[in-house]
Amino acid sequence: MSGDRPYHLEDQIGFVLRKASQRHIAIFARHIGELTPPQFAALAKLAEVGATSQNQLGALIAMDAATIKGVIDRLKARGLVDLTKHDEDKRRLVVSLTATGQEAVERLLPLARHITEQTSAPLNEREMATLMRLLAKIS
Amino acid sequence: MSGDRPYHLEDQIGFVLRKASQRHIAIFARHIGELTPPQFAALAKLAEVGATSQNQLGALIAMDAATIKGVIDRLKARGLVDLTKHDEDKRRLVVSLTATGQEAVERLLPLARHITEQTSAPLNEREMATLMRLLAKIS
DNA sequence: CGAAATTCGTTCGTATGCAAATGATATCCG
DNA sequence: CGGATATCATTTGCATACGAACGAATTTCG
Repeated sequence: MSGDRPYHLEDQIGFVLRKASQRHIAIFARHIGELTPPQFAALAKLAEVGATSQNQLGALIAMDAATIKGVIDRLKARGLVDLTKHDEDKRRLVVSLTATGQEAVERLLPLARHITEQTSAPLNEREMATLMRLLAKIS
Repeated sequence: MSGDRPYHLEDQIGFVLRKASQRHIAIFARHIGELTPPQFAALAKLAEVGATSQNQLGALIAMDAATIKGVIDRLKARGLVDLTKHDEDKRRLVVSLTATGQEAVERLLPLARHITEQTSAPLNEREMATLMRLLAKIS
């Protein structure tokens, strides 16, 4: 019946992580309506490292094969990336930015920085650094 | 073309939040295979506050109307919750735990505590308290 | 070499998650 | 009272997310 310690959902790390993510995603959507966070992540990483295979790109932005496929398909449908077959390894699909995709990344990067700023606005610099360090530790 | 400051995805709060959530969800799945985190959240909150309307429950666990509906539908299909029409307000759908649902919450609560512990294992107590406080602040 | 194991991409099924539109009911307020 | 608003639940559409199973290609290793 009840020698129960109380269990408050609000004190569980999983719940708080979910709420923080929700707020961040909402801020992202307000500032960048044309792309989702995963789509932007794919473009930004592609701009950083250059053309790579689909699964490789997924690994770089922490998406499994099934998820990255959907993201890339939608980016391709919008003309932001190109897909070509790998010369040597016939299994691989090489993803690269189109001119439009490159332009989009350059245009959206300042907004992305602003989104990070807005999300961390409730914290001072020291707190933000601490938060990033602790989150990295539990990832 | 490039008076560009570098932009590292890994240093963006949104990306790190997503990665931390991924790890937590994976730990959850390893320990509680029969329910998802949102499903368990609904059951646990229901056990805490007693029967409530569907939307009310959603508000308590930060889910919009469309999302909570799906979660409750699946819990109902598995016999963990009951749905009854509200006496006074004919718009409302009252969600309550079944005996099976109550039993499930009691059985899974210790596992849920363990999941929180496992997720925060890389941190000491002080760090964990700080992390929770900072996450709450940006939520 | 050649069989076994691995990698790459795809597909299917299931489960969030949210915006927007809708119908039914309640509440507010002039 | 009664129309304007608001709330509750539902539905549709789209976009992650991941497990599992699959075929094709590549690598490993006996």
